[in-house]
Amino acid sequence: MPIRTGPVVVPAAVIKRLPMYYRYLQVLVDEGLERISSRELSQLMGITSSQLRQDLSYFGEFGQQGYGYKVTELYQAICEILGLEKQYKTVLVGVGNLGRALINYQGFSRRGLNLKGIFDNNPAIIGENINGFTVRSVEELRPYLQKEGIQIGVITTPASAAQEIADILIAGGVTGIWNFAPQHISTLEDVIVENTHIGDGLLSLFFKMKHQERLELK
Amino acid sequence: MPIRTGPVVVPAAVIKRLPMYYRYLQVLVDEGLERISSRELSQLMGITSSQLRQDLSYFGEFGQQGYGYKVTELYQAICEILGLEKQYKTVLVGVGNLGRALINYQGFSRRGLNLKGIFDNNPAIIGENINGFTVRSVEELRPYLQKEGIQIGVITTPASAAQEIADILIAGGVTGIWNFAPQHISTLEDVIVENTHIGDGLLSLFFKMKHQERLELK
DNA sequence: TAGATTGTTAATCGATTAACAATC
DNA sequence: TAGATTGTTAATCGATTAACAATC
Repeated sequence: MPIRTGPVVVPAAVIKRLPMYYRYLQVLVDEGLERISSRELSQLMGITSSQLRQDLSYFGEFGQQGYGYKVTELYQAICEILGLEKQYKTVLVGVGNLGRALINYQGFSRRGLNLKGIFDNNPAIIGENINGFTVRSVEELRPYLQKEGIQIGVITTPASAAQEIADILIAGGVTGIWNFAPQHISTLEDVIVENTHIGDGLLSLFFKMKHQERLELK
Repeated sequence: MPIRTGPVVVPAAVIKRLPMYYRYLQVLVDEGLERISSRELSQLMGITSSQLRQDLSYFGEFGQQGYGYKVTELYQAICEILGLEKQYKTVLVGVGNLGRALINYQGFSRRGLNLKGIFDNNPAIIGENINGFTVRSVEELRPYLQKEGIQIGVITTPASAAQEIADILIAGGVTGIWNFAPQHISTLEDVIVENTHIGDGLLSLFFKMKHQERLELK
């Protein structure tokens, strides 16, 4: 789905690449690099310089002719575009294997995800402590959301429970859902659902390995 | 990159959707559903029935006019297409936060990823036991690969180490690399690299939430 | 200034969708 | 048989790339 920012419509394909720009620029900032050209950056990333410049043009003018881009300036611009200045209060629902992995992974707090509570419907694990979070009953979810002003819900339940949980999250005022369940989530218009399936990349890898000898040489 | 299977060239966009078909069909098989039409399945998945039928047509004819698809048959066909009948011997390099999360996550073994060894260069954690795996020194990686006949390497190191590790993996005979580092990996022609960045979905969610009021209504 | 590199236009390329003949 | 639904064609739509005037 394309997005309108001011008078400009940003294509879906461009939005999907923004996090990639963020990742690469973060590394370059850490390395202390001062300037980079679209040609150099695009080569690092394995895309064309044309695409890089075209993508950035949807958001403004960030470079200087004959010079290129100042790395920290471009990085900050991308952070601003992505909305990384904010912190989002978040709950996670579904403390299975995947849920536990995500709770233990610190990478998201760096990006502004502020995990407040974790929930499950399995009595056997309610009360358990994981990485400093106590597992709460799903029964408590609905009131918790409003009391704490939760903005984002992470769904790591089985497919069968995902829509039901999404409905509770939405009723509780959440405006963003990060869904890991293999289930399409239906929502009202003003709730954003983002689907992530970490196993998908592995299956693509298997497919390409299987058909390796028949890879198009292009 | 499109892939040629037999006489047919499969578009990259189709390959990216194959794991999604796998996920949804797996759920339907578990639920014991016998038949489904392209219209029903596509609605579940949030795509058009046209796209579903078009996608499948690159691999053969799996349905019956007037009836639809037999769920288990279609599921098995997708498994076959993805190459899920095999097991792949795998190592993981980089036992940081993300690496630990992946080692603890059981979801991959179900799909045919057979983790054999885990490696890091930090002396402080070499010898540590994680989910039944002992952390080995990266020094041992190269000989280990050949001795064990490892086929896939998972890279969860910082960006700065990723290419160096990839070179060792390739020299050791690995033909598939699943890269989680924010670093483009250069390889020889017959090594497949698949990049996965779990944080990207979160950033897309932030972006869309920030620009929510300006969403294209379409 | 001369060389480098941007931002943008327009052409090309690829992906999606609508529509329908074929047929179970 | 009649109704339903596939597989496929062709048209539409969107994304990528090449090229270059503008300019630092």
